[in-house]
Amino acid sequence: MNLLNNEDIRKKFSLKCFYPKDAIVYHENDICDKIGYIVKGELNLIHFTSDGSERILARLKENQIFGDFLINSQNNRYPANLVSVKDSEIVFMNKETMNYLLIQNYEFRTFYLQELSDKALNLNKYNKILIQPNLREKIMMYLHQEKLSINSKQIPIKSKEYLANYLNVARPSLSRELALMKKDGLIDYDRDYITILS
Amino acid sequence: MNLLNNEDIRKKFSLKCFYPKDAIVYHENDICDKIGYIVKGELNLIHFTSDGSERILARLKENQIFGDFLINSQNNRYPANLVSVKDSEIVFMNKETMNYLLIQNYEFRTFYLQELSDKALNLNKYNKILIQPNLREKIMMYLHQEKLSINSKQIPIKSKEYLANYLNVARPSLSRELALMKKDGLIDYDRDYITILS
DNA sequence: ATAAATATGTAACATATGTTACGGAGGTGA
DNA sequence: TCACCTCCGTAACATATGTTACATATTTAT
Repeated sequence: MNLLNNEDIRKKFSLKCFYPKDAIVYHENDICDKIGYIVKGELNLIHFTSDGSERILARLKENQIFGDFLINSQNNRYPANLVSVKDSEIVFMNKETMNYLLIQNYEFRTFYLQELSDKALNLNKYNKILIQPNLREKIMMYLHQEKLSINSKQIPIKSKEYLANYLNVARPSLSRELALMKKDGLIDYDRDYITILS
Repeated sequence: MNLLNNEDIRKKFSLKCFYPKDAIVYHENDICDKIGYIVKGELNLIHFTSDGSERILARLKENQIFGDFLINSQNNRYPANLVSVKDSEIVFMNKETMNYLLIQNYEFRTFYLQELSDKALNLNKYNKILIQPNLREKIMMYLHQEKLSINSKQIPIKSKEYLANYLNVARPSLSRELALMKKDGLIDYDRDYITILS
């Protein structure tokens, strides 16, 4: 759904900004006093670890909003760096306007609440993966969630490397465990899919 | 803040239920079609692992609402079991009433949005701990977050066991790492506190 | 079509964390 | 004061995961 198709809503996004690839839209700890809407591009919420590597906490794509968690919270500081990973076009709206729309505009209200909810549920989903006690159970939890989501036992994967990153494990560790699970008859897999057998 | 102090809001919570200790309020996968408010007691969102142990995904205390993530989401099924860990008194409100209040009642709207936001930020905070690559960094991230939250370098802990559980590691592993960190001059600790030195 | 870049599987090895066990410390109630 | 219980530190050992390296496979760019 594209929020800007609605004339009333579009008019309220009064500030338009462009960010080139790799620009930092917000730094960790910056104060959030408005919400943004991604017209074009992609933003990632990235935490930089002490050893220089980075972990992606969230991926935000076109037609998604951000700042929604922060703007109504007690603690309204960005928990990590918000980085534009493609050339991006963003529009902004301040808190007062947002609250006005929330009351007055059904479409905005629905969109806003659903975004907030979906993102929170995604965080919860991710937590459920991360708290698994070992890699096999992390993988199983991931596959289970995907199965429910797409209603198929054949789970498409972008790449093994991408999946390893998402599961927060080293790529060779993932390869090894997948091989073991295949040997145990739990799954089958190729370059593009993992299939649940059990 | 106690939502029920507001007469208009209290009247809308039309269903009142009592749950004894250990009762399951919602099972994993149950559909959510109303929001609940905890008048008295405590609920935990618990995921049962395959080996019979349990992981607490969220703790909900008095004057908190639940179901708020789910009711406006595409996927409105409970992601885990919601268990009453004390004798609890809960009141419920259906979705239509909730949407009405969201528009009409400033106090409710503020409370609702803030609850949603705070809970999502907590999930995000917890994620930031879990994605740390090793135990020492998990501990440091936890201490850092607590330091920001209470504005002190002396972090009170309920118990080592409780902390180990929260960090999702075995208790002796936590003990070992804390001892090493103390030896390295990063922290000091006793039974009740961990103090950040660096 | 070819070269370069990226993704993948696998193995050997290093390291971190889990498991189990046990004794001591401290709190609590009889 | 004593017995009991829970929490904690620690050690030895088992196991899981990370690290590094390298050979292939696949995709992308020229």
